[in-house]
Amino acid sequence: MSVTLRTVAERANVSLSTASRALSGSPLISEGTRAVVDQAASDLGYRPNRAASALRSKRSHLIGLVLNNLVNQSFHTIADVIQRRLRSEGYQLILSTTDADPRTEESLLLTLADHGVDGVIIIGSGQSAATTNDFLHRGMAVVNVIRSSHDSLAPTVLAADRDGAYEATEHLASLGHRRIGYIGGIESADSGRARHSGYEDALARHGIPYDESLVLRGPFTQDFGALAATELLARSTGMTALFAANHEAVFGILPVLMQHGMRIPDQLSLVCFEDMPLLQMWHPAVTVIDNGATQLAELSVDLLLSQIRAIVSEGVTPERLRRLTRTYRVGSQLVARASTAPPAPAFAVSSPRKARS
Amino acid sequence: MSVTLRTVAERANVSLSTASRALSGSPLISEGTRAVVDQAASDLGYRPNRAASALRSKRSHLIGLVLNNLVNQSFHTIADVIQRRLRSEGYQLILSTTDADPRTEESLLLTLADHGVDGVIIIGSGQSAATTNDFLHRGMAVVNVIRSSHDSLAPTVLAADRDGAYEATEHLASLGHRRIGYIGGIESADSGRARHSGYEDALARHGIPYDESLVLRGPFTQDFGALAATELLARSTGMTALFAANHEAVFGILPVLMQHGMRIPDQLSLVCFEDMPLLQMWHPAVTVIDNGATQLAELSVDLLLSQIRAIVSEGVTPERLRRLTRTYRVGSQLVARASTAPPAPAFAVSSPRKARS
DNA sequence: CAAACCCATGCAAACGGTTGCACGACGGGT
DNA sequence: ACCCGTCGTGCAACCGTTTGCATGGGTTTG
Repeated sequence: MSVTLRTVAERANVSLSTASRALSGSPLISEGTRAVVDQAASDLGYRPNRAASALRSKRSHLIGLVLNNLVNQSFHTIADVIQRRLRSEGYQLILSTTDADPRTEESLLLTLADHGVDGVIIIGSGQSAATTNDFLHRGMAVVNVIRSSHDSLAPTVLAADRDGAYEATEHLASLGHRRIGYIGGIESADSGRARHSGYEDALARHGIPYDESLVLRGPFTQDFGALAATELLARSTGMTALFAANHEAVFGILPVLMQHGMRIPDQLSLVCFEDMPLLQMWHPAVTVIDNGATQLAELSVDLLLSQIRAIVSEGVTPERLRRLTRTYRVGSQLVARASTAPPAPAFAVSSPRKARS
Repeated sequence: MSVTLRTVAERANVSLSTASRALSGSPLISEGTRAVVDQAASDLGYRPNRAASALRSKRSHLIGLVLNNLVNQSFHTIADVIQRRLRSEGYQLILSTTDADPRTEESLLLTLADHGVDGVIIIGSGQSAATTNDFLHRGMAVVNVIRSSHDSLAPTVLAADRDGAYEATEHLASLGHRRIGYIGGIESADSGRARHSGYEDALARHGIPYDESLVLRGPFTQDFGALAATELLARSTGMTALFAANHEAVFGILPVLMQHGMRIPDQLSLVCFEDMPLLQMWHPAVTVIDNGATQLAELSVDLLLSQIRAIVSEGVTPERLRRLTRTYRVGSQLVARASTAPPAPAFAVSSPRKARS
């Protein structure tokens, strides 16, 4: 009924194996036969059956992408870039979300393995290292992105959390701000810790004392952002700038600032971690630390593909595994937009007077 | 090496076929053997090989999801809901984007077929009906969402574009607005036409003359939104309200309104089509027509699953195909928020005077 | 009591490629 | 002229399940 490799082989007057090799680009085939087979295949509109191919060759051309959720803006760019790059390399993406639940993640990974995925990219979760390590031993490629687990053998691609946070704070400080608020992620998250220390370091560098009443750290949720912003504004700490280092909380922070009628940047300068479409469109456009989502995605795909290639050529050797375990940092960059300015109100009034007196 | 069905069968002292039937829940198996086999499988940690299963049974438990892109907010909810529902039914999602390019879409669909997907959900594109019709004949399930093609045999799930637009306009009109701007989608898109006629009808119903200078229609892009908003504001047509019926253009419209310092809703009331996180967070929160993305997604999955079930039980009959072709509308709903109010400025000044004089 | 039947099970043939191995032809070296 | 190596091709086994058909024991029916 449907056209299989056998049909192609018959039409090209070659054996099944020759047809297979010709189409898969084996170097053992003469140019002549290859041409004949190719012609036959395209005449017949032959399409290979991936299931059959996967069954025999253990290569499915499927890659699993594991995400916490799809609703969070910050994953879109990454997912989009990954998907594009993989498709152009002949892979398709099986996408699934875990809601950050370890059990869901675990069972999802197993299901992906059932489907024989050639590799898995795990974004924003460092759980189930045991399972992914097992995958590595079974010849599947694995890459962790954004969040890592210390005992994962797979390579990890991280954003430059500390440096980015340093730069953000530095930017505010050199504009003249000294009361810089900080809303960040929980301490138990590596990224939360790293960003916080970037903030501290930059303050220290500028001789600004660290003031706990300006700092709030919590979960990566919109609700926490709203709470934290409300709290900080209520405290009246003389805050003239705010560094929103918790990407998810931003969605809670912005509305609260608007509701309180904060004039940005006149009353309050604002820097966010991680660039998102929303922040470009905001009015005023928000100054951000671009954490290089595109690069993160591209590096992840590169690492995955090179793993796959290594597995094909070398097989699963302990040596290969040892080489794997490594952490990559993607540089971040300040994108100055309209939401940051010198702490005008206090200065505009006081400096001229000072100058006169 | 790895544990296969054969291993399980041996441990349970049954044949391969019995083991297979026991695990797949065939009614031909006695309770006793089923229990033994189940036990053996779980003892061994048996995981079925999907590739093998797909090869033999033609059912991959894979569903293709075809999107224009991942960057557009409006697809996230739908994609998320679809992904969840399908996973809970034992399916995995192969996600891919087409950038609205027919050739990409075509080749993508073929690739999905190569992978033996059991069905495809196509969001926001009505191209390649020929290919999807072919899929239907080959026993694959297909559902179109949001955008349809007249000659597609597959069922289509649409939002209530006309009614939603009617309701939006009606809302503004009954607040007292008579100069209601409209930024919509191109005429060649069904949804563009439907929304526009909803707008017209509501105006007519309220005895408001249709004024072309208040109406701009164009592609579903952010850029068009920015252009259109700038243009409308420049025209000074006495517009007191704006209905943004082009979901993608919204991202261009909002920043322009902010840049022009429009006070919403004092100077201009605003209603958008399609609810998005951004619009809830905006300040003021934007009144929207919720087009029921969640319901759209759920209905799509239901239609897909019922197709799959029908194919399994009936096979591919012309009768089945005939039953398929049908369009479903998901109701939309006005969500009144802070961006709409009576046309205060003009009225506050003029009506009292009128009353007095 | 035999015939007809049903149920649970096993056998073996698919499904559609891939791949290790064997084979034959051909060219070059001695 | 003979041997050997290389290259292109074919044969057949194999990947792990599913499933049509045959089998055999037990039950129902005439």
